[in-house]
Amino acid sequence: MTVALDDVRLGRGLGRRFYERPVLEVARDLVGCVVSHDGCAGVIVETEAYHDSEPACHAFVGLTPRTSTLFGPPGRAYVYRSYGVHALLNAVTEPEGVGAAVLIRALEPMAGIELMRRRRGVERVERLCSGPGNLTQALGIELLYNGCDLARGPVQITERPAAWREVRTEVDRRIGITRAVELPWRFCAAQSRFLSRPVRRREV
DNA sequence: CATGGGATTGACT
DNA sequence: GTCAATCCCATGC
Repeated sequence: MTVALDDVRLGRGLGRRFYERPVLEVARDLVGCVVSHDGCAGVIVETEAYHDSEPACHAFVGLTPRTSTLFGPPGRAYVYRSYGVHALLNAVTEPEGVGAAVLIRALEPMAGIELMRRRRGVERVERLCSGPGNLTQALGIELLYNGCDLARGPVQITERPAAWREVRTEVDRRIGITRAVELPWRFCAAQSRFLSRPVRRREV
């Protein structure tokens, strides 16, 4: 028997002030915060930053129907389908008019682990949310949440629990992209066993 | 309106 | 290590 979401005390939802900052700061500060949805929750252990000034970001092409969420108000979810298969969850950052977001890439499962196992068809806790497509499947996050307010839900991001307040982060290059590959815009909780891939070259 | 390319994953060699 | 699955959407004719 594992912890149910109802038995977990979630902290305050992160508000517009938190997200309306440079995307690199938000990406770093989101490590240790909690994502929860529909009976499940996990601590963010891996993020990546994307900004309209660099070509790996969807917003690089400018304002289109697809990118309108990215250019919209900070603190909303940007959810899109990847490779026709997976829904990927991002948190929109920076002031309105700037296209930037933080991709949530991995969680350390915290509550609703049995439900995650059923949704994923995987046993090992370390593999339930280790990857951007895996974690949305584990939490039941779908495309229709694109544009939703992450402080209100249905997908919620809340402040760091006490045990994560001093988490140390490591920086690395982003994964799975073909352009702007050199930017060290991936942030990982140091020593975490729940990452999508190990930290390769720690950049300072 | 046709085309092509993914911010991925898991199964397989 | 390779590779297919499969859908959204930007682009170009």
